[in-house]
Amino acid sequence: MTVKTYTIGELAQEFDTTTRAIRFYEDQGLISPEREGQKRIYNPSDRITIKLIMRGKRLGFSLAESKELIELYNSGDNNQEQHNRVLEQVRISRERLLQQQADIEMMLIELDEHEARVRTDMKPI
Amino acid sequence: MTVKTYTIGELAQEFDTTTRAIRFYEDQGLISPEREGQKRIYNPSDRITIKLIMRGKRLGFSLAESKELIELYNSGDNNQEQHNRVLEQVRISRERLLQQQADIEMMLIELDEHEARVRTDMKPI
DNA sequence: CAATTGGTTTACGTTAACGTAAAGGTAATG
DNA sequence: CATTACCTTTACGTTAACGTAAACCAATTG
Repeated sequence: MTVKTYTIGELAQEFDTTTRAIRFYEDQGLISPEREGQKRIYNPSDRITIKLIMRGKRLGFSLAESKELIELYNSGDNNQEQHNRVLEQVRISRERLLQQQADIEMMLIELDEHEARVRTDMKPI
Repeated sequence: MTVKTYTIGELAQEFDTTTRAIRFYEDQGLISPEREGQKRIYNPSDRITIKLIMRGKRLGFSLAESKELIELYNSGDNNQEQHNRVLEQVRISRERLLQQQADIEMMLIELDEHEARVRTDMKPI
């Protein structure tokens, strides 16, 4: 079976972004789609990368950070040195995410509290 | 008991930021410390605000977004219209945070998987 | 008393992540 | 064949969130 492909417009629409942004990600070396003449042709792997970029953005990751993570997953790291660098990267990323989890839980609680305050104030005297 | 106060340097150190950043937040209307002569004097409430700003930053909130949330909490909103606007804001914020929670859980799982791959010396998919 | 430490204002500089505009190519469609 | 719908490249513009430098004041300290 021949792999599914996508145009830049399709992907922009799917991920609610712009073609300009997607070209920019290519410029920054995060994706490198094939060409069919002049036109860019994206494969499922490119699509996943864009998906990861978008998820990263939702969590406040910079493009550079997302790039590092993506390269992390794609690297067939060989020697011990690379090995340790990857594990360290994983550790750092995990710590950040755990901190974010804690932050979110706090904010959700505060939102609940504030909503309750507003709702009870709403009640007629 | 007289309230505790802080200098700009103390707060910068506590939150691992710079005095420049803190003055910038003032410039943007997020805090408005007292003065003692020329010098800025921050009270516990100012400190909390900075804490909220930092938490927001960790979650990828822009300063403008953090400002909105902070004003949300500080507003003794009165009429029905304000009420509804606040509740809508709460709803939107909550949705965003829940999305972030989901994103984080995915990423944590992927990190676990990748770490396992690296540790067992398996090749990437 | 000179130097250090910590504060101040003003103002231009910098980076990330695109936006936007110009100028054009190609394929389908009425 | 002219319009429409996508695609392309090049290149300057924009916003957020500070960084950095200059030039200065005030208190403390060796």
